[in-house]
Amino acid sequence: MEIRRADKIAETLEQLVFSGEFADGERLDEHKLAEQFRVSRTPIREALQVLVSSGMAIQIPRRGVFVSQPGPVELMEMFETMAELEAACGRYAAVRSSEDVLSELVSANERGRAALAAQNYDLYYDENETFHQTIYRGAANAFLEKQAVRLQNRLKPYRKIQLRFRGRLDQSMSEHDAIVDAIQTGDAERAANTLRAHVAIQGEKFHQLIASLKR
Amino acid sequence: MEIRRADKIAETLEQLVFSGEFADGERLDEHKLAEQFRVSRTPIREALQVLVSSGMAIQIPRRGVFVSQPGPVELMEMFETMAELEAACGRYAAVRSSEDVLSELVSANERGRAALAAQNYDLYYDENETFHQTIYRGAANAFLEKQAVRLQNRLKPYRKIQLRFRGRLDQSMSEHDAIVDAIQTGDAERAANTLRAHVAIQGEKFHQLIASLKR
DNA sequence: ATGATCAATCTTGTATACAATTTGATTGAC
DNA sequence: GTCAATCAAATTGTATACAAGATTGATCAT
Repeated sequence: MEIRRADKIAETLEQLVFSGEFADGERLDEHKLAEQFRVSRTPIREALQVLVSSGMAIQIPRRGVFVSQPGPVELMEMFETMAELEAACGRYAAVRSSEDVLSELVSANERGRAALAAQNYDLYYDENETFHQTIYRGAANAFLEKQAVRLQNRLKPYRKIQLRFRGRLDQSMSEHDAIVDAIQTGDAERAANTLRAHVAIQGEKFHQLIASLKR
Repeated sequence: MEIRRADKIAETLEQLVFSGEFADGERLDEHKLAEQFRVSRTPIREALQVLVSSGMAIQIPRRGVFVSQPGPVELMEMFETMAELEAACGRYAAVRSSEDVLSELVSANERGRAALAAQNYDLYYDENETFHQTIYRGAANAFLEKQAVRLQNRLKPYRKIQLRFRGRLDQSMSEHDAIVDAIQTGDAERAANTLRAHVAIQGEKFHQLIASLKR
């Protein structure tokens, strides 16, 4: 399935917003963007609509669309919501996971451990993502999985930051072990609770970081 | 804030899709819709994109957009996800609800009871919606609240059906009482569990209905 | 008769032209 | 000097024209 141009533009714009190329509140000028991308305003407008519907920008009628970077409060809310979604996935994964999912979960966790031992933090980050997505899949609920992946992607740029905390990586690893154990033994409540705490702590670390920067 | 034309078109199209005006898989013809609405293809295309991004239609490049009514499986998945979102809201609402929210929650519940006593089922339905939205608000997490409201709206047409089950209304009412009690006493776990069960049973009732129709 | 190939037609995607609304400044009155 | 009104420039929203790709049907060969 070929990807159309407007979609690629939307993708690129998302990257630019994520990478902080555009300041919060900045207006995304249709003319300028059209020039930059060497296309007409039409595909630009379509791309902007994608940003708006994904919540990365807001549109004011007859005024334009403005980038809407989440502030500290909204970010905490998003992490909290992510924690609940993950808890839900974990709850179902503990009961419904197939053998395939279970083995992939264990193997992703081990790959993460290896990456950590090799001090390959980028790789650990990737394996971490796989680990969590495997749990989403284990929930055997395609709709829930989709929501979880969507929010996970949205939080991706911010999740990377908190991993830099000293000792966080080892802690994260041991939390993963507890999660795997809960899911393997089919303990839905424990899986939900450990996952919720595991994600919530990321939000808290992030909050600490923000607070420390403000001083 | 004035509502632009394209937005109204999107709204109308949503209604038409919800009301089953368009069959599942049917192509939404830009030319025909443009004629019907007496506008050009441009605003129609924008409206269609809204439908696509909200998941009510899927777009195949160079082929068009097709309405995508959720099947029984996807509906069950959506109800299950809704149950988890509500459980999360309840968990936080039990701990964070302000006095305002608490009194509104009690009053919405009582209004529902009165509507039920008066056999005004449409009113009960509305109060029921208010009741749940009050819980979302009580969670004091605007992002989570937004997700919950969005999915609630998406499921609205299907939730109405299961209320027709004999005895379901009284059962629903007593479940509400238990939920209010849990939130008032600040019992987060019980609030989460009762809410999850309360919503999950709706999905099960719906499933029963589907199954009975297939026989 | 059947299958493939090619052209005609239809449909989406993009560009451009036009309309309508907002914004900002300039000018005039008080 | 300040405030209001009006007009011009800029910007979004819509219409239309054009381009590119897909579908369909017919024709031709086997």
